[in-house]
Amino acid sequence: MAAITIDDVAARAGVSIKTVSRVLNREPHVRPATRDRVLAAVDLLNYRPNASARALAGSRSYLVGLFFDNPSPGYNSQIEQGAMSACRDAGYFLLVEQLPETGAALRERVAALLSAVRMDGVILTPPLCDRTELLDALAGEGVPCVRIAPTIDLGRSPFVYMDDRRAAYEMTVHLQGLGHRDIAFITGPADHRAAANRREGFEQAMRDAGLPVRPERVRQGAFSFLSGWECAEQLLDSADRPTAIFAGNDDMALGVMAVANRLHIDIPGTLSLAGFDDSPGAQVVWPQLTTVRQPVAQMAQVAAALLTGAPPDRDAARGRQLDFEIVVRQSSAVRGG
Amino acid sequence: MAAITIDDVAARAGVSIKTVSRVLNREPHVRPATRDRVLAAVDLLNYRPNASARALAGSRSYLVGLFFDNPSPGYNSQIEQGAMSACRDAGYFLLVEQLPETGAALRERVAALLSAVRMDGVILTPPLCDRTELLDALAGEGVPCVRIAPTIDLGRSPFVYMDDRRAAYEMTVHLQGLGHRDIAFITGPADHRAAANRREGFEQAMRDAGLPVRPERVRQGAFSFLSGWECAEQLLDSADRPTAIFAGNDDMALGVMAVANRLHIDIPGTLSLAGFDDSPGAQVVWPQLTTVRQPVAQMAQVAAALLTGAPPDRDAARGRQLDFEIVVRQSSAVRGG
DNA sequence: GGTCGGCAAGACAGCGCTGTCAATTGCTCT
DNA sequence: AGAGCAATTGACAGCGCTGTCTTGCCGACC
Repeated sequence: MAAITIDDVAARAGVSIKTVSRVLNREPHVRPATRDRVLAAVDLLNYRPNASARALAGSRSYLVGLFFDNPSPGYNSQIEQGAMSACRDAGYFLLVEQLPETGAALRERVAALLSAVRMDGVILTPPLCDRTELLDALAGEGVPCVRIAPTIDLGRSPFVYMDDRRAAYEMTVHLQGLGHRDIAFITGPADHRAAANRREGFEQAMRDAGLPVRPERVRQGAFSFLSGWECAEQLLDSADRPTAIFAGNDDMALGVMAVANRLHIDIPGTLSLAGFDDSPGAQVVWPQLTTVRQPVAQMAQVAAALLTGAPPDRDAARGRQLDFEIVVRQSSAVRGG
Repeated sequence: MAAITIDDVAARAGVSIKTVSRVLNREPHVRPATRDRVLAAVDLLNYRPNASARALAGSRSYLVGLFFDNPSPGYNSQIEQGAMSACRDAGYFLLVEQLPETGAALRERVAALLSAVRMDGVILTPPLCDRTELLDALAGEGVPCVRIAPTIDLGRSPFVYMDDRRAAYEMTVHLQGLGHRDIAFITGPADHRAAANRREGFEQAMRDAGLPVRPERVRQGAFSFLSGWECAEQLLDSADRPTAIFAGNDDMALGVMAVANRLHIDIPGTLSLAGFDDSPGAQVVWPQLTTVRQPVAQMAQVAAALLTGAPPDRDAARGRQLDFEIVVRQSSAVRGG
């Protein structure tokens, strides 16, 4: 209860508080023997420096902000997990904030926020990472940020991303490998860069395999269950059906699955299905969904590490690319199998 | 950039910094005219007090901790949303921490955490809210907490909860109202208090309606998709089937749905199905799941409000009960309809 | 042997705010 | 009009730590 302060440690170790401070902050000019003595005292007293005092006196706050404005619980949750784990390792703390505002209101809120609590850096998740006014506000306050999967102004800040294009390419190859030649694709919102990348990956893979991409086989969805449902009705409600459908995200894939069930189209017997994201829903349906797992948590982890200055290789390129994973479950199988 | 301090405001308003402080903290003994002048200066300069300095000098830190150790993204996400909204309204900030530890390690981590950043209160979500060692550690540090849906030691702290028993009762009544008399129930883990409450509510409703609760109609699940699947196979794989199944949570209900699909049992034509939680998955299947919506976000909001001292009625009982909602979707319908 | 250079460690002054206590003001009451 | 009292306001000392500057010390070098 009676909080231990740096003075207690200094007294115990027989040094000045400044020396304790130096040890704690890994500053140079401390003899190894002295350092050991201090560390022993710290351990003995179980001392933890007070974050508020540090923030007030010094230039660091040991706080990392995580800003989001994304209704997807699964995504946010993974991001948080990753960011938190990196913060913990670096002795930092995670402050989360939802920023539903846009435009001037956003700028204001961010300014207010940052003047109240100084942050050593913030992590921006989609779609915030592409909000120019936010980037401006952050830059104006001099707060560094790392963006996750940004799509514009890539030069403005370090960022972490996954190669949607290549992932979609490989998923398409997976379906082709199962014998599918007539594969339909349901794409996401037109203004969504990642959606476009996925579609490009799909089309490239088809071309590379010498397969045609029939226009009626590419449907425009909206990344929602319902839009997947609607596209599926168009794709499946005739005798001329594709043997496989690759949906641009899992929600839409689940919409396809619902329609297939209603029409008694067997998955994966008659129709193979693949999604993208490995959302929580992908495993609570039957058959479980073949999908692309994004390294979401890992991206956040890297982002946080970049901010806390404990990155594995700090001098890597500004854009850090992480690997996806093709998760093959029961919804895709050999054609006609 | 050149941060504005309380001195700037004081100078602008022509008062001492202490008076500004008083206004900001809503302390008494400030003449309305003075208060207005100060507030005008605050507005003009767009001043926000520095949280670190406040925390260091005063007894409050304006930080609320949200501790969790729950793999359910949907739940956490809602909790966070609710807690954040209440914090924002009260001028507080939300610090999230995952505490995977148990026993002594938990105690230690919490102590370390709290000695580094003082928190004005913490919100404990299930299952952490029932970890005695955590409650002890918090009490030892003198940090108040509010628990969400705790099941033990109800007197130890204020808490917020929902009446699982009554919710299950009403869902059962809903199914009965559709004409179902042979209803099966899939319960959750035996040591899970909420699961037991739900089961009790179901059984009570059956008794009150004069309907038998046949032992083979109550199956032991584990709150997972797979366990729902297994229970459903036992319940549905014979001619003597219930006309409705009420699963103790949505994941299990989805397992039931998967089996029904496989067996070509029409939902809701032949079998009505109800879940509990209104998890994200409940809406990305077809038919969409009839379920019980827990006021998760609202519970967190109330919890945070309790902590930040801005509760609607602070002197209400220690346990604040919030209302659930029966969400009727397509998976339940009139028997034989 | 004296002086310089550099490492190690300490003294000291705040960071921006709140708590305490003292000083001032503005009223009421007689 | 003056005393008496509460309502206002301000002066000042830290909260626990880090940044800057200073001091002490040892070996190297000429």
